[in-house]
Amino acid sequence: MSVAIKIALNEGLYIKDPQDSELGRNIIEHSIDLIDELGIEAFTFKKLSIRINSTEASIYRYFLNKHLLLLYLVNWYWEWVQYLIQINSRNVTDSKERLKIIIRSIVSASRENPMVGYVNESKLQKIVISDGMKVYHTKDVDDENSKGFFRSYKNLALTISQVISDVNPNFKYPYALATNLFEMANNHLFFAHHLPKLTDISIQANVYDEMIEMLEYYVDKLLTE
Amino acid sequence: MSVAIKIALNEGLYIKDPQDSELGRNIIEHSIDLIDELGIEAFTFKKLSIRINSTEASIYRYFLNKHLLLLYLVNWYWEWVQYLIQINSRNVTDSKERLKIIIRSIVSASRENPMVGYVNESKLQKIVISDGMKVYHTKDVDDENSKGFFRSYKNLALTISQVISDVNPNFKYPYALATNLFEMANNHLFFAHHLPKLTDISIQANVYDEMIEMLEYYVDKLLTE
DNA sequence: TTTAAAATAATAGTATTACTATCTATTTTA
DNA sequence: TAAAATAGATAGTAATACTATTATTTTAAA
Repeated sequence: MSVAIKIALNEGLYIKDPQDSELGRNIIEHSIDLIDELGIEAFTFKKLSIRINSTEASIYRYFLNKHLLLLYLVNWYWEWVQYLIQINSRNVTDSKERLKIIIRSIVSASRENPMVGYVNESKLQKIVISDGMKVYHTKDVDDENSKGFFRSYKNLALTISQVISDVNPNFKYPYALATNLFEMANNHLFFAHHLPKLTDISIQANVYDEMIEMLEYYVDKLLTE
Repeated sequence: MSVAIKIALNEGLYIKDPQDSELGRNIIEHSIDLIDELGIEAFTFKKLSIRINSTEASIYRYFLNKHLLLLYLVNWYWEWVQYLIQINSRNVTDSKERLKIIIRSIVSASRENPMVGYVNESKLQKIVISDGMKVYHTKDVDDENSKGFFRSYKNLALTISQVISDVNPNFKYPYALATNLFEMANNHLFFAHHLPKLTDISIQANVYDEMIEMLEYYVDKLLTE
């Protein structure tokens, strides 16, 4: 008997829980591969069905459309980062130290041990970096927000903002800094690879270490009075 | 005889310069309206052609596809912000003051006097906030970057980074801060309206003033030694 | 072990999208 | 006043984003 770890995600994200069946887990595993290869624009359920030797109709029984599938994957990532923060800062009481752990978790989530076999966290991070923000930059944000589809991100922002406020209770923008740390990490990893003139991070050295250094510098400067 | 102001944009962005004809200017004007109404996903050349009483084929003579049209519009915005910074900081020598003007230009570009009649800068800013980052988050970034399609953004980042370095020559991340200011302004205006839990900016008060205050606080904290 | 229910596969079909091609009418310019 | 450029009208294609139906296989319960 294998111990099945299940990530709790908003039930509105899927039609049938993909974690509960072979086909469902196959959809997750190979959609990550395929979106990573093609980008979300060129990715289709048809192509995925061919890849996994199934049919379009079968995939539609799990997800309403590719936008919801992407949203499911991004939510998974948000939960994964939240989880990493929790286990990595388990025994840490100093809030400054906790913030450093948060930064490390945000930047190199992909280098941590995987949680479940069928999710390649490294590719998932690449997807989040490239296409993550597309899940809320739509005309349906308000509707989807009211259904709780962004709750994992909000929870993550809340967690981070609380540590920020612990470090400096007078800091006026804990939520903005929380999301900014997350978005900056993703954005500048992308810029470093594709639009280097838009960042100071270089891929010559270790991108992750540079990113961590920059974000640590940022929070230190912003939170020290 | 009317004085036609012409914005210089990379020639690879269009097939035929839309600024040079009535139909071209119509495409610009009404694509801004329609993308603002529908979002870039639901926007099609077919719908635009109906709106302007023309045909799909005619629009295709100006732009290769809707992605290139969006890229054209976003480039216009980047040029427009650059232009605003230039004219608003004309006679300003103090670099701290210049940086404040930059922040104001980034945040409330839409409230400035329009440059040309057929471009609604206010709607254009809304498009950039909602869909702007989609122009480079594609599988074609590297190819399009090599064609110079993001040069206006890089120029803008350069301009801002130079002022940042003037304020504090020891600051290690002038480019990252430059793009971050721009992205933060857009992101948090979006969050304030749609995902308020992800920001500290509220639409209760004057969003623009709050944004300016936050960004000024950020640069002051980061650049003061 | 049988049988019913549930899940999946196979197949087909539709409306829309994202184009390309061609031909004609009109306007501009040389 | 003819050539060239521009725009409009129309048609057509392959792919996308689905929905629907029926057949087959798997699983779980009686």
